[in-house]
Amino acid sequence: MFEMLGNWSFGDYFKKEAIDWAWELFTEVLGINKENLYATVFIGDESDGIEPDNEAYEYWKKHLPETRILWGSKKDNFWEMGDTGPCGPCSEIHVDIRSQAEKDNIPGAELINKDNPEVIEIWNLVFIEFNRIKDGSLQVLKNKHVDTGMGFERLAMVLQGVRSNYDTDIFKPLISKLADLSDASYGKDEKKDIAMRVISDHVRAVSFAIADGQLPSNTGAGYVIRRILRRAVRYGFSFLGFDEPFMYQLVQVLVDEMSSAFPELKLQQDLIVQVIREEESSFLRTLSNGIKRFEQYIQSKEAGIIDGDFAFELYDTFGFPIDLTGLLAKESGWKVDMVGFNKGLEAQKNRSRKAAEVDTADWIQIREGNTATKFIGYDQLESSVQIVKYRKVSAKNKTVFELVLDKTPFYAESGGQMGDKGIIFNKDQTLHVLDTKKENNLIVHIVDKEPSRPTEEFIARVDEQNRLLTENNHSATHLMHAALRKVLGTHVEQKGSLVDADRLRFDFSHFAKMSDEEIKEVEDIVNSRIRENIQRDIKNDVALDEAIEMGAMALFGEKYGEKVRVISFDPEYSVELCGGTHVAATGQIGLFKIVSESAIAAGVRRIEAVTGQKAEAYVDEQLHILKEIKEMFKNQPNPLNAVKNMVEQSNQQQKELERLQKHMAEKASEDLFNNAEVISKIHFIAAEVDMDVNQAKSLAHKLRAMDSRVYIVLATKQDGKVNLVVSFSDDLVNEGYHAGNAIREIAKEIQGGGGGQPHLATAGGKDAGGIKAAFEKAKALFT
RNA sequence: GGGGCAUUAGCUCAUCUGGCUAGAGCGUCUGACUGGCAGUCAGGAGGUGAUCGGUUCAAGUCCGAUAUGCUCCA
Repeated sequence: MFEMLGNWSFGDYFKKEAIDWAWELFTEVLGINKENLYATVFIGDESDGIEPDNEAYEYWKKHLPETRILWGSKKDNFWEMGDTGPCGPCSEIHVDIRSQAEKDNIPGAELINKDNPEVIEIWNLVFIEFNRIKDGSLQVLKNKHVDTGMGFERLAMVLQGVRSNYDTDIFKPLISKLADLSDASYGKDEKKDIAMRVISDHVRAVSFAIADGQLPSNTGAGYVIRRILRRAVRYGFSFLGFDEPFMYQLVQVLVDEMSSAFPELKLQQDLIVQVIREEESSFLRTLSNGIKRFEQYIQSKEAGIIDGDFAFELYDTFGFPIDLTGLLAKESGWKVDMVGFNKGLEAQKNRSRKAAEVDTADWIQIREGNTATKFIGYDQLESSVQIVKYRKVSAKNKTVFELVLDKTPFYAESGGQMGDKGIIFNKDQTLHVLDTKKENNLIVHIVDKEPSRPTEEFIARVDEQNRLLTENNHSATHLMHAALRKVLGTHVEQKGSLVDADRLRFDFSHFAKMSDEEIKEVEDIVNSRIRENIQRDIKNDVALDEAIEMGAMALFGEKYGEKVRVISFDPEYSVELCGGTHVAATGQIGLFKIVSESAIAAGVRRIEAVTGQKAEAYVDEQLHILKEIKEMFKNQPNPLNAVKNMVEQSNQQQKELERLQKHMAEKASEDLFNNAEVISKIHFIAAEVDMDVNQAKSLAHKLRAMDSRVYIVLATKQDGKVNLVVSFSDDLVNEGYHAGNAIREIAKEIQGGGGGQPHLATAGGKDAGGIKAAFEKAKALFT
């Protein structure tokens, strides 16, 4: 992991400025020795039909002798984001920090891009001038852009004159704290050193990410965070002997070091510590489970090879790292079948890739106007529109079309509010808008059909009902956010939010389960605000700091432009930065009801709530249940006591019933036993009993314990079906009698089959008329 | 988005290919021993086996769906 610094231009400046300014920053501002600097430029590529980047070369010549400007291939000097999209040549700046003796021995120019740890790239200037389209060819972009990336740690290393990232003051304090915690010292044992470096690097990455609002999870970006964190735990576990959470203790060091540059770190410190500790202990549980499984496995096998399938199962299903499996195997003198393991992994990758395959066609441009879609949906839900461009997107068995309009009333998914649905139509055709998304400044409508005449005028109409319900929920979210801060305290911060027509979901930082009273209080505050029918106040284009002065909270993990939109319902109560759509006055929301409150991660809780008709329906349903209960209790004024009493009574009766049943069963079994025929010193009991199979089995158990030599055959009838139970007492079993075998023969008489163990077996059949014959047959076994 | 796995007592988990009346440890309750604390011993309570449906003579165990969680891949 590394931290990237950089600058961007969207058409404002290009190669000349980017190169001159980079040079100025390095040599004049930061004072890096010019003699140690090298630049690389793109040599061109025949298959793409691109000439060498002579332009960049010429600009570098002003600063560097030609011996230190090197030509690089497509691999090193042509930047692409993916198979399609913006791309272009790049020019890297490298630094040689070797000793003079080494430089004299081998010139730095020979070591550029050769993985030498002391001849390193620290800044890449990317000149985006092409767009690669679906067929692999390149289009020249009208506006040319610059995107640069500089490695922060490498820069620090150069400036501080040390030979490794880990000797800079970014990592030193973390490493020394780690050395303390693990009772090891840095620089003695290579394995431990590596572990300490990995951990100090990863704890930094994870802490920053959490401070930025990205929590570990099992999908997407959150999953990346989880993996990084786990990798660190694994190193600590394997090489530094940590078998309980330790990383969270490093957060304090990080905060001391970094919070002056990144204050969010200190503000979010409690959350970071909680989240890391929780993740650590859950992963350590995973590890100990895996170790248990591993030990069971090697005990069950003889050969000294761990099956690839098993290693993969440990990894894939139980999250047990493969290198740890290798380590454990080595300790027990076993080997892991890595070929088999990799085969499993490869198969899984193919499966996923296939499932995720999306086939995106090139845009079909209909008319000019490419940079930004004008959103007019704050005031209008319908408008005549023109199609700017569209394309076909196919994934699996679904094909949809993405449509960009010149302007649109459709709200694109953003800030937790789901995208609008609706229709785009004219006299020829109606396109259904399934969803609306944002792609940079473009609003993209996902529609079900290809426009047949895309040059025609269309009317875009938002599904009004859907939008209004969504607005209810969105405004209610704001009211609730403010209420939560009042009731629980100002540490409550939004960690995520989802608003659609059906419900609202709100995740926030808070460290304990909310009590019923607290939930009620929040509901009461929100509902009384709704009744006050507070008018919405929108201020567009407010400067960010001005908005914050107004009391709006900027959320971590959200990006804001310089100008923001401020929504308030009573400036003393709720002020938020928000691009979403809202009710004109809170009365429209009608009613607010919290449906659930739960934990989703350490220190983060989730509330789900409903508003308006949905809230009414929810309350109605609850009242209906209560009404039904009351009716069952003849409308007693206090149904709660009635239910309590009944449960109590029922429990007592249940116990009493069991007692009586037991008593009767004993009586019945005694009777049966006393009436038993004695054939060759065996008590033979054959009877038809009126009970279900389980009771019959239980009866058989009693009978077989009443004497050392008992042979029991019981028959029951139920719903036209017949069941038999056959049992031998232990002595008879020891003599070789087998109830399971016996019952197979006997059950033929009732046209059924069955089986069981030597001492007890059951069978079922259809012919109740055969019960007598079955008893005869059972008896015949002994005569 | 696609796979795999799990869900059994308050907690942590057993129960092998369908068939003993689903068990253990911890916790809890009761009693005995002890001057008290702590503890030792004895005994008891506690289970719709996630939910719903199916296959079977028989399902915690097999199959399907749903829910929740874990995990890997993208």
